[in-house]
Amino acid sequence: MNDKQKKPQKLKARLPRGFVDRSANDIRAVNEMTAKIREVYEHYGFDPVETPLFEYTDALGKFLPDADRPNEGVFSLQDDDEQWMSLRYDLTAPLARHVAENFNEIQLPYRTYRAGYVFRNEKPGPGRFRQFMQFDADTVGAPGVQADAEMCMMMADTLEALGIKRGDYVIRVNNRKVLDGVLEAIGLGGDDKAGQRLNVLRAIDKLDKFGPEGVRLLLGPGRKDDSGDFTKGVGLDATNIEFVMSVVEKQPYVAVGNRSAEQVAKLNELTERSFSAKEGFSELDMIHGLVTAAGYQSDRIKIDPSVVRGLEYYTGPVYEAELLFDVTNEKGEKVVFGSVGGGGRYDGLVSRFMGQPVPATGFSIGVSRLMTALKNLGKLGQADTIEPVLVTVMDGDVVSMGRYQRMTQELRKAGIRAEMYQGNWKKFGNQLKYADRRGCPVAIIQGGDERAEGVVQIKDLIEGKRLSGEIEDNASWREARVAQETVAESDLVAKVKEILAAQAEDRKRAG
RNA sequence: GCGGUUGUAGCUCAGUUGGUUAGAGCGCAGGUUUGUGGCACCUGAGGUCGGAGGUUCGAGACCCCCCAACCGUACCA
Repeated sequence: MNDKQKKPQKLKARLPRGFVDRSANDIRAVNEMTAKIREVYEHYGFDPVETPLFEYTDALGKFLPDADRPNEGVFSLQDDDEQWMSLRYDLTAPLARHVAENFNEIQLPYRTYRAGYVFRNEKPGPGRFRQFMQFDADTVGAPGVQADAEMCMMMADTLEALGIKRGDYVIRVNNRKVLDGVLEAIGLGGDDKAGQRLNVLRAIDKLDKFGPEGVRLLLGPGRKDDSGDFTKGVGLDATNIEFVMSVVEKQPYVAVGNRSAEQVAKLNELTERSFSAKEGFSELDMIHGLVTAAGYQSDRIKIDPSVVRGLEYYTGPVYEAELLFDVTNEKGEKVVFGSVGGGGRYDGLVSRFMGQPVPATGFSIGVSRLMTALKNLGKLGQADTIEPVLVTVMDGDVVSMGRYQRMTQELRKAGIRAEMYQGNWKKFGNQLKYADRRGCPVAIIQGGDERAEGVVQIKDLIEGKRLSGEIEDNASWREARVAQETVAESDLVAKVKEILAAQAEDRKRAG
């Protein structure tokens, strides 16, 4: 007993909270996806750029080291010269830094894309991790809404390139100036009301989650959730709540010229109360005109005044890619999949580093989330990877192993995934067990007997597995040498190809 | 941050009113079998019972505090 206690404490193998290991299948799926996204971006005339995972904390924007340490929310550490560095939490702030730092070398408008991991030091949840991949595209130095319109079209094209059908997604577009105008119109305009403004926007953002009634509660007295926790409301009066809701509640956007007298009057009421709203709506009208002219109707790109994104830094148009099909969650409930990416205009971000204004617009795709969605649609993982053919080892001397190695290379040269067994060759049973569990389609066997005759045994492991159910006792199973045939060494590659082709045919028929 | 639920082997879990040396299934390793996957049988490794304190002759169980995970909520560039 004492001996047991004296054993050294074993290290517990554990993944840090909110992080994941990625499996072979996931990695292959992501590669497949990002290749398709990249193709669309390149096609639109965007070039790749890469920035490091770390930035000086002050370059990341709002998370300044106000006291001794930077805001939680970012992973930060101090360099040996005491400067604070942080892991990037998005790809936009690092791009702004890159552009500002290389301003003289970069030809504006700068059209660029990049993919990479970003990190957020916050509580992880289902489908929310502390490290995840984003795939961004941005145009820097383009002030006009035509750049925003192009972003929306490119997002739509990207989703379709990934196999998401038209009608299964929509790009919703709004303008920060519209909501700013609404806030101004209900008397939340001044600098001193910034906190309240933020809370109104947060409430609007909950429209999808809690519905119009939930949002009304949040705008007014507050809302109690299922766990009994109470969220304090903004405390607007009934008139103002209805005014906000009238703009924000789901309603079809009507293009200029097609609006009814009533709709025009309503719009005028808002735009007269706020110049910002007027400007915002006029920009939305322009975006709508541009994308419509390019052939993108409201089944793909839709103006929607309830979109709220990036409360802190977006300055003009904002857009969001939403998937519309239902998925069944782990509780068996049908839910709409929701947002897989978004972006907007951030005219202030680069100019933080410079003496001059540098307008920019761009968007970001949440790669992992989108991958989950594509799996749901069955759009991923169809190109199943075939596991390698296993060349087994019967004799461990150098000459024999050289022969096995040569056979393996012959298969590889013929374009077949192949490997020679690298474990303990003396346990032959384990070699086939290994091949079986690994999912190898074929095993190659050559012992002394075969060698003497210049032949090899080729075993179809898939067919063998099927037949194994019919055999009861181990002795006859071993004796039978199921689904195995002997061919001349020179026919090795041809025979393996033949078996693989037959297996592929079976898979096709089955599924 | 707030609220709730749960912590026993690698995984899923059992463990009686508080009573001897904490169990099962799966998985893993070895063997039956140094030339054949599956099935079967045999053997074995693997535990700070989430942590610390307390009550008790005696705690995996009861009490207190802490920690972690999960769910909801808040925040989310």
